[in-house]
Amino acid sequence: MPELPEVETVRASLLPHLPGRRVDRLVVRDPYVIKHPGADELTRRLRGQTFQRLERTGKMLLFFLDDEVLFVHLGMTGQLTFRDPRRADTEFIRHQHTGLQRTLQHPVDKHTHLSLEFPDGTALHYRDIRKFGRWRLFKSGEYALTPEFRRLGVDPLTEKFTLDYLADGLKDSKRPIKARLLDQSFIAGLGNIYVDEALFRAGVRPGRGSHRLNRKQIGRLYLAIREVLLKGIENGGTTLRDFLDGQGYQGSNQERLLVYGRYGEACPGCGEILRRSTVGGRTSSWCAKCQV
DNA sequence: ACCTCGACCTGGGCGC
DNA sequence: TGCGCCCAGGTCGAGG
Repeated sequence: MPELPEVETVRASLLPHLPGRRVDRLVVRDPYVIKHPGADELTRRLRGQTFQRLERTGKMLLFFLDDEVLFVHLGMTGQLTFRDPRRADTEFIRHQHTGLQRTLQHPVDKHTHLSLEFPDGTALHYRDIRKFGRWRLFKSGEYALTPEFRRLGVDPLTEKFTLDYLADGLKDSKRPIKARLLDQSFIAGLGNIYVDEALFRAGVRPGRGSHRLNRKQIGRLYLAIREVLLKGIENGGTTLRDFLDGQGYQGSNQERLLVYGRYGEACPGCGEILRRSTVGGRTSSWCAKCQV
């Protein structure tokens, strides 16, 4: 599910609810996604902690509490939803970009593995069908030294992501450009959807060697990466199946995808049938005429 | 350093 | 209704 735009949408939608809230207790129904420390220690260390800042680097959410930092990676189907029992589940909300929507937040079900409960009866639920997500808790003074943190590459929506950074990171690699862009230690946040979209807009095939892009292509790719990510955020993320934001609303970016998942259909640029191939181990959709 | 493959999970869609 | 197969937003480790 979640690539940078989806994770950012979750972060932004939790922002009005979490900061200032104190954790009453953590309910662990299935400890599978808790990778560090163990479930018991996590429960003990979270109790009484108050949420401060909510940050994000790439696909990683970083929740800063008093003395602890909670890392949450949503994997493929992770959902973090804030639930207020006083709010009706049938409520409609008009989203600025995604339009009128009914909340889709789930009651606790068999996939709701963790719940952070707050004193006023509200809760932050973690639901994850495939359980590829991960929760990790580190002390505030230690998180920056962990491999999980240090492995994160440059977030493409920060000022660190410059044209030179992209160009330098591509020139020495002979890997397919798509594989390089999916490397989270280089650029943190791109996944299968947004890479296919960015490469299409840049006019570059996913299988092209990274070092073989010329300056003009790199320039287009740089702009395309930022554009597709910003558009994704503006549209509230891409909901193909499971994605929901922190309040249980779907995104609408799936309606604006140009090539992702559209192999076999006509290219929106030239009408050619979009190809399908596997690059970097991932199914890719691209146009043999528009992308060189 | 690279690549490909399978593993980790559950469920949806499709053909029969 | 059921079964078998393929597919899925993401990593991660083994083996070549």
